[in-house]
Amino acid sequence: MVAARGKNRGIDNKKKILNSARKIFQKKGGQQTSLADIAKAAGISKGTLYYYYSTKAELIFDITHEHMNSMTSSLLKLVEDKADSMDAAEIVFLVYDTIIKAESRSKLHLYLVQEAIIGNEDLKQRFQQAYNEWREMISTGLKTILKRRKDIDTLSHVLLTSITGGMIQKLLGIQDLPLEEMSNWLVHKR
Amino acid sequence: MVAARGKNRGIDNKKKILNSARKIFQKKGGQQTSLADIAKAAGISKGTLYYYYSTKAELIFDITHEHMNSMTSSLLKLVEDKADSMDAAEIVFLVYDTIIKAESRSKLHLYLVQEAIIGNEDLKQRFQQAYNEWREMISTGLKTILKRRKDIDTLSHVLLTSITGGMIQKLLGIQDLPLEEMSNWLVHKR
Amino acid sequence: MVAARGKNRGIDNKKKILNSARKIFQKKGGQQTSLADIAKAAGISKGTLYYYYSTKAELIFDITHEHMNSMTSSLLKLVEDKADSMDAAEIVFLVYDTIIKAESRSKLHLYLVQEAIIGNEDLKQRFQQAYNEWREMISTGLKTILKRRKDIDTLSHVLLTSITGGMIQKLLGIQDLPLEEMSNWLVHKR
Amino acid sequence: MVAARGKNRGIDNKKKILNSARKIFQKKGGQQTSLADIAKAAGISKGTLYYYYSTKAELIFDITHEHMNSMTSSLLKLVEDKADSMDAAEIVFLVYDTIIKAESRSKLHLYLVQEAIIGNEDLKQRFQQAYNEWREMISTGLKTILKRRKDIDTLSHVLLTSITGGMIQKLLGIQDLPLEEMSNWLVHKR
DNA sequence: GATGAATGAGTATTCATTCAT
DNA sequence: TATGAATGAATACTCATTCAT
Repeated sequence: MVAARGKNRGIDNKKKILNSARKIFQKKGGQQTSLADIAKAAGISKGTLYYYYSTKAELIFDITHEHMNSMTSSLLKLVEDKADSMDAAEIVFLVYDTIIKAESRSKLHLYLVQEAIIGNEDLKQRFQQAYNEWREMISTGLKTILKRRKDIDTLSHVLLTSITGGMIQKLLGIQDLPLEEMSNWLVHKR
Repeated sequence: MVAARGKNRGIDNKKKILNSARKIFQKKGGQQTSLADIAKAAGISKGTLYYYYSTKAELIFDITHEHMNSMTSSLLKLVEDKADSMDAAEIVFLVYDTIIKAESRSKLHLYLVQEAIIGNEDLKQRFQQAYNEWREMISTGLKTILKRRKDIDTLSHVLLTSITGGMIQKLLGIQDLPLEEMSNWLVHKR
Repeated sequence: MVAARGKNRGIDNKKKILNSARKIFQKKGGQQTSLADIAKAAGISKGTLYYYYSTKAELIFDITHEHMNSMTSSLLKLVEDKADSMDAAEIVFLVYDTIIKAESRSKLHLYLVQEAIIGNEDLKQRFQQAYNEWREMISTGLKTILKRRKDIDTLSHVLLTSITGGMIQKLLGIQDLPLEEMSNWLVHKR
Repeated sequence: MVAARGKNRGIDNKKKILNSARKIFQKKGGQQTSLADIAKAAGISKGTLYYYYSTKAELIFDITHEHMNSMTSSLLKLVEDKADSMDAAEIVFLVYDTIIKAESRSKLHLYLVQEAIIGNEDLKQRFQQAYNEWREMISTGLKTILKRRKDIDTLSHVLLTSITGGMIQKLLGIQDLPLEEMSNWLVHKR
């Protein structure tokens, strides 16, 4: 039962905790997840968990941070990597598809949103910031590809809200979202 | 203190429970709400609550049902009442605005979504059905107003996902959604 | 394991809780006493304890109330019953002796004092009120017996502080307090 | 960041620990104070604290020792320094006042008393010894000033219990103790 | 000497659910 | 129908103590 003790044990454990917590949150959604579950999954004691995160809120905050960064870099990669080689509609589709299809990530996202709304003001601000960032990234990306400029800000708002909503519809098991057509429709003038 | 006796005593109590539960869920969001809170707010005992709802899940299902119907009729009213007198963009804006601005309703909606996703299969199906209904209503409504037909199904998908996502962004305190411009853009594409 | 359910079960349980809690506080002193201990001693579940006292502070407050009343009536009885038949010095001795000798009560008293000081403002006020009451009772009692009046208020202050301090010294196992001589000295000043 | 090396490094640390512990105990009262708090306040690690005090009880014992000595020397100073220049009543008042007014010290005192009573037999003996010392110092002091001899032992008992009790009443926020009158009353024959 | 990572037994509190009356 | 007393499993959090380095 005695875990190995040693120098960079600590760093390992913090990673372990975050990894385990993320996985469980993604599977079970958060409210159903107790700190004991996380500790067990990470193979450490409750006390050790507390050593690194003295509050559930702190852990959630770090998870959120990680999740935001992951979302942002996914998005960035998508926009940057494909900007030259693909049609705008294809990229929009890819964005939709990538984000919406990652079901476990969506579950985590939704749980964190819930936490933020219910009372965690720090989290709320983190979300506000992230959503703004994402929208600007989308805006910038689209401006690179599409010639027209005027309506792109509005389009980016529509796109981001639609992605968020699509995520939820997907989680609810609504299968028949015509993402390809939607992408096409959004990008091309009628 | 002696309760009124009679045939519809039970119906009254069921209404009381639903009304109180809805109000509390809207305020506090569900996770924070205990059955004791609901019973107290309804002015009945916990035992009586259990007489009518032998499980928390049952109560949530009825709340969901009610909520869905209320959303549907709001939407229907909006589309039907204004279809003649207003511009399509104005109506779309009104739809956005009405749904997104009702913050307490959104909170309830999000909570029920969470419940559905986490494990309540019945709820999930109810949501799937409701979302389809809503999308068709939107589609039908738009077809009445807009001459063109071809892209309206796609537009309705974009609109419904965007509304859902907008709801969440609003709950997160993201203030500056340009709903008017978005409405215009969706309908006129410029 | 299933406890009998029935009408005045509740009243019984509240008494049980208070009795058990008092006994354990008197023995172990409070800080060492968990709600689980009390529940076990009372023969009820932790949940039931919570049903009656939703917070440890509430339970402590009721215990305090009870303790204060008991102290007050002990004191009152002492003063009233003996005022005619005994010498003033004898009564003072009896007061000293009665209060100081009740070791378990003293232990409880000290624990409640600690609680009050550490942060329970309600308790603090209850103590302030009780001490004032006690001092006035002492004052009134002494005025009945002793002819002189002028210095009795001061004497009552000295007596009450001395009783309180004596209680502590007794708890600390300081055995040789000459209560009889002290009583004599206080009353006759020689 | 490199700690100074040398013979009295350890002594320094022990002092640091005691100083910090005393301060925190005085402020927060002990029960609320964890060893982690003390270590942090002392600027050392928990491990180091354990190097010097392998048990919380040991630390408390040293704190008690220190506190007792400090009380004793305060008292001694008071009695010795003022014995010539002041009236007996004035000195008694000064003793009352000095001890009772030092609220933070009183808090520590009460906490240590509690610890002693609850189960720490060593502490209990230390207190017994200290109280005896204090009483004798008071006795000796009073004999120097007051001519009469016979009743001074009794008076010293009354005075010491009264001081102890006054300390508690002060901690409880009972404000109106007439210390001056009490001092006068104790010293002067009526 | 000094560190801080790791532990596990505890602590108050919450709450959905049961059931005798 | 209606009640509210009773339950027990769960939950986040605390902390004195150990020990490899």
